[in-house]
Amino acid sequence: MNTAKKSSVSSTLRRTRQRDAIRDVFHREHRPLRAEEVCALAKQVVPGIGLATVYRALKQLVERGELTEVRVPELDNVLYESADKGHHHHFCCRRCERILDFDGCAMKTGPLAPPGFVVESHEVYLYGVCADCAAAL
Amino acid sequence: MNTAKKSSVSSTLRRTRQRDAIRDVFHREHRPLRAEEVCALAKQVVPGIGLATVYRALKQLVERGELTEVRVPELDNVLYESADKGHHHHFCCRRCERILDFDGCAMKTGPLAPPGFVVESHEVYLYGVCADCAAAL
DNA sequence: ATCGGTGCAAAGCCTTTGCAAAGGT
DNA sequence: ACCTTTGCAAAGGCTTTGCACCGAT
Repeated sequence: MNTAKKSSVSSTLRRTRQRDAIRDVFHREHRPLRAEEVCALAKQVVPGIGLATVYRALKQLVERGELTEVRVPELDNVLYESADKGHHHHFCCRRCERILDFDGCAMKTGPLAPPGFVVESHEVYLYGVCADCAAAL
Repeated sequence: MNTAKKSSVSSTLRRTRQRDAIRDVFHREHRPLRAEEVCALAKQVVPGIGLATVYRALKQLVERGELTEVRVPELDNVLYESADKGHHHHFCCRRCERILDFDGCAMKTGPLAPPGFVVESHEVYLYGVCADCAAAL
């Protein structure tokens, strides 16, 4: 889909307050975040930061392999999280709307797709109520 | 998320050429389709049909339980398919960009989420090369 | 002094909505 | 007739892009 337009993944990528602030956000929050959330959190450090800058930074960091996009089917926005986590999947809490990682793979090892299909990767999404919300009921 | 606005799921839902054409599309194509695709296919029967009409019909049919939304993480658009299929998941071919159903559930039955989490439903997406594309290589 | 980065506003893309005309029942 | 449905165009929501100024190296 993305045919790597001008993504000169080699360019220098200068160090700026904005980008530092954005990286820090992910070091503090250990869960997938929406661009808007990243922007709000980054504003605590760099008040003037704009949404466009956040989007640009997120895209670069994804290209660099520092972040990963997380698209939860039931949600409308793309989320971002650190790419330095091992293989894991996502749990979507229908109460608090948060997305949480859960380690370990829930996939069987047996035949998954019909014969003739080549499976390169997979994603699993669980929906329900997270531990916090369940405890609060 | 959708707090059921005015969805009077009880109203009469008149029979129109447009809606018939849209239903027929799903009876012919047995795979998830984008609104644009549905519109193009429906135009073969009702040339003047507009995209807005398709979107409205799709939404109603989903509310009625005739169709289901399919949101593949790697794709940007929502897809729709008949709801009368059993539990299944989706395979996304990275060559032809088509989404194909595959029966059977690839999930383990063991512990999926951390303790305390209540799992209500799940979705699995496989990515790779479909049988047709693999054969053509 | 360069040339990438930033903020703002405008543009894009898909989807939804407003409205008057058309069409079912 | 009554009231839903349609088609068109305009509006929305999120993300990207154009541009002039700012700032890191």
